[in-house]
Amino acid sequence: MARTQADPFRTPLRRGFYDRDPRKVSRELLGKVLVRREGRRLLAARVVEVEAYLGEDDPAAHSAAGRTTRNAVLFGPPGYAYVYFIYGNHYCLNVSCLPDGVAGGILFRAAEPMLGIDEMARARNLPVDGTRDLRKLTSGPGRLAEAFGITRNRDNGKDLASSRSDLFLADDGYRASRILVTPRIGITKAADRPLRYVIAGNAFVSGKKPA
DNA sequence: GAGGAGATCGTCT
DNA sequence: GACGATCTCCTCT
Repeated sequence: MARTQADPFRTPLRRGFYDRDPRKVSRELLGKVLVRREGRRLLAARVVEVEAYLGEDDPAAHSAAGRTTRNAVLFGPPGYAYVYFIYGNHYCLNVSCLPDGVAGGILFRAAEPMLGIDEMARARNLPVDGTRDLRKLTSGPGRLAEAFGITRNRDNGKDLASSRSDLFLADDGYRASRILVTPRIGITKAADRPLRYVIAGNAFVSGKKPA
């Protein structure tokens, strides 16, 4: 069936998309578009790197020690934003997965800027001109959150599956050609589990560029 | 270009 | 009171 893509940045992925195992959702999130829409302003970036966090049996997950006020969103219904503050400096964006009562989520680690690049640069306190390195905008979870103006106060608990939300994921028809699965980054517990998903060869994946 | 350490604060023990 | 799902800057090569 032919579907019009007149405004692919307007329709959020539905809640059922997130109501599955985070490993499966992670694979399918690659290539989707993270959208921030506030009035006439539009920010959009293609997701190129995520990590799955499984729940109470995943020692690296915030939900490992059980439900607290901080991580409550991870235990709630699927499709909600879990934003946490880390290292005294940075926010990180996650989306909850699995049904209400079951913990699980996905960390957004990197994206490829598409729309609103000047605004992202301003949010990151980087120079707004033609010579900047776009990788510095959104390659890394802290950078991505800053570029999109994501904070705990503003976005934690936000419904990413609502058409009234100013923050959501959208599908513009893009499909990742090849997906790479690697161990997660920056953790010490369960550091060997292959739960990091990246679009192979994409320049905006965080960390060092592969040879 | 690579490697190391500091910044900085909310959350949990 | 310790630590963390990070980033940036500084030093050394």
